[in-house]
Amino acid sequence: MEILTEAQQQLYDWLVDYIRQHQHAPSIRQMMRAMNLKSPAPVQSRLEHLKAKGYIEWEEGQARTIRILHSEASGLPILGAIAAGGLVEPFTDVKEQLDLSGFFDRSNCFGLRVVGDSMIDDFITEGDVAIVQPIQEPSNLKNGTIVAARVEGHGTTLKRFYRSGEQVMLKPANPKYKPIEVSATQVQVQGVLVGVWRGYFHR
Amino acid sequence: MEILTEAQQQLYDWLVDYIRQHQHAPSIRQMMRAMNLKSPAPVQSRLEHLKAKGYIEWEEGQARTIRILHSEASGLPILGAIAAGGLVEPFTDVKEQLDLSGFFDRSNCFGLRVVGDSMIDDFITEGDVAIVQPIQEPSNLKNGTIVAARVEGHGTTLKRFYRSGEQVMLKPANPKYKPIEVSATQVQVQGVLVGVWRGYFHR
DNA sequence: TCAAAAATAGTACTTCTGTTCTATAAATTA
DNA sequence: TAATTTATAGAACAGAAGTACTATTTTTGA
Repeated sequence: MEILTEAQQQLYDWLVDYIRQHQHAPSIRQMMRAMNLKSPAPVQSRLEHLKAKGYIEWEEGQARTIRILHSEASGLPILGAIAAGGLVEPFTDVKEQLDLSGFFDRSNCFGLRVVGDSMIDDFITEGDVAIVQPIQEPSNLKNGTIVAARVEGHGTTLKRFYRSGEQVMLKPANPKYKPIEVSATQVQVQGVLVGVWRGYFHR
Repeated sequence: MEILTEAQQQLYDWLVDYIRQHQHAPSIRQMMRAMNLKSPAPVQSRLEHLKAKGYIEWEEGQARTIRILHSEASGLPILGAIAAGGLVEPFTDVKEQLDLSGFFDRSNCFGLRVVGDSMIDDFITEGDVAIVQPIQEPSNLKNGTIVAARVEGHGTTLKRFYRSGEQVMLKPANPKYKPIEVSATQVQVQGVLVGVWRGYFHR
């Protein structure tokens, strides 16, 4: 990502924060005041540069339509790692950025509430929300991919997908359950698993 | 939630969709055109009602500052349940709505990348992102709550929190690891676990 | 049925806002 | 150092946009 001047960075940071807080972009004059400027021209100049460098975009002539092009705006700061047994670095700066909002908002993903324990060995458990992205061509699915698939006579389930020739195996992640082996024609892949969300409500 | 008239519902639906697509609200006149109206007044009227009924809000006098107050806008539709072993209903309508964006955007949560396997029995595994909400008063934590806590000499870890008197136990969800038992003064609770995210990148 | 609420059209007004232009100072880069 | 880019101020403009008002029709709900 192209580097920014200090003034541009300052405006960009403020902008990202403003949008995060207000859910909409500020006007140029609001930015002007926030930057302690006495004219809209400098703001405009910085915005042009931010746009040229690929940081933002907007609808020309329309008020408050600036969009942040990178995911940091809607994302969650990942402050560090947290340990199992041992210690980890104290979290100070932002190490990564987790983009959850933008992860599926634009695409056409959907969620499925997980029932049962057939994927327990993959750490997917009852109550989790499986986030599934529909696919167009189930033909080039990689073996081992976790999919939501509908099998004639079995309903829709979440399983690992394996294919050899015309034979398809849907393998649960739990030794309690047997793999489903059927011909490819009997399987309808609804989508692939792109994420799992689990919410905790204790406290 | 208070019921809407057909005209209000129509505008609301369009509005939610527009904001989802554009990342910013439309102007009143844009809504006017979209609703096939010839005057801004009807739109204004509907917006007032939507506001009165708690569906939206906006910054008075400022262009394109409408906010959707419910999570559906930023949420993910949950189309149904998906089975472990057995079948589930075919997903048709939206059963629930998963609000991930709004879940922490406003609050001050942060993510921590999980390292190790000490929470494996709670189905939290290496690479997951633990979403943690800072707390002010660690005193009224419910026993069993999963927290990110810093213990003198142990670094920061993710564990279940139990307290009896002045003694605190931090219990891993893995028999391989022993609980940490120390006095309350030695424990600094960084926050409670509110969610776990796991992204899959296969395909 | 009847009254109240809502929807609609039309108009007008003031403010907001993006944009443009000129000119100068500062900072950066070759 | 010299040249280019960037930052800044100031002013001005045209169109966009929220808002207010009146009046009429339609719909809703008691």
